[in-house]
Amino acid sequence: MTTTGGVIEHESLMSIGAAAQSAGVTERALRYYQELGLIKPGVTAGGSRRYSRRDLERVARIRELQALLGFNLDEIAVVLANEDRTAEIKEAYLDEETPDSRRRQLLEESLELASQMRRTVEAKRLALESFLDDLDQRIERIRAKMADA
Amino acid sequence: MTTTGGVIEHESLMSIGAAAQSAGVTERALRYYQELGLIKPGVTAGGSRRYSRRDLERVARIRELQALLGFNLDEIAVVLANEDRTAEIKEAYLDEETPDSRRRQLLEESLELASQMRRTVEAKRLALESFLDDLDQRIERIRAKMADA
DNA sequence: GGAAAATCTACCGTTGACGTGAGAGTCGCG
DNA sequence: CGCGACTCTCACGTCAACGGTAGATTTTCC
Repeated sequence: MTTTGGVIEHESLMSIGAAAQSAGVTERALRYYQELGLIKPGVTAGGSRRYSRRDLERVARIRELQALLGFNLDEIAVVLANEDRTAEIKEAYLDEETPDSRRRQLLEESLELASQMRRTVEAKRLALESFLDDLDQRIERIRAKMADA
Repeated sequence: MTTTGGVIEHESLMSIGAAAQSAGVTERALRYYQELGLIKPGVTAGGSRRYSRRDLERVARIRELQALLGFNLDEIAVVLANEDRTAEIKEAYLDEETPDSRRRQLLEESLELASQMRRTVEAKRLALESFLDDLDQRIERIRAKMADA
């Protein structure tokens, strides 16, 4: 268990208003992401949310996956969980007390996670690629005709 | 004005049930696509819809753009309108009576349409590409560590 | 410490892309 | 031409991803 989420840290924590402003999303969106378990901001004694820089990075990641890759929040949840688990693995791996056998196991899990993600993304890329090829061919034919005239 | 849409043709026209079955979508979806103007099936005297092979191809295209590229139906409407206009241009271009000056104009419009589409798709592809690169690097590092152990 | 500003928790509204009947009309086949 | 299967048009329901508002608390700042 890390300190992240639930308890206040000593960094520069922002209120939800400042966080929303800074991340370029609405407060409602931040609360919604939390509701879905995508982010876990800290909370004051009174119940107000406090966002760390890491929370904001996470939000940025969410928006990126959403806008650029067209993932929905469920898919994003999978991606983030995947990345979280990978970070966790990394830490356990670096731990002095982790035995070599366990390390090998962690690496394999990590590889499996990344590979699976890669397959998903690669499929999308292939679709885009062939779409682009069609466009390029069309453009090429038009250019040829223009040169011809 | 072609005969497509509104009037029945002499091909193999299918009922909405058969069309839905064949296209792998629901009847509701077919009616919805029509409502949005994405397809224009023929209609019998009694008011039943009749789908041509071209209609089905169009539906397939819609599903492809939706599922593989993550476009919404509004974006797809633009793509389809774009492709329709391109086909129109092609016909006008091939028409004997079209003067050369007009032909050049049509080619330029065509090129502009295709180029604009290309820019949109290319942007998406770049995002995917960099995501893939990240994954590949991660995978590579894991593999290196596994070999190291 | 007290008022103004910010946040909180519900809870209802909205848009996109259909799902799901209800009730009436249409099609095709013997 | 009859009748069972199919299709039609409303019209309300749903799920995702928030938007917006109300009324109650909290935080902030002087």
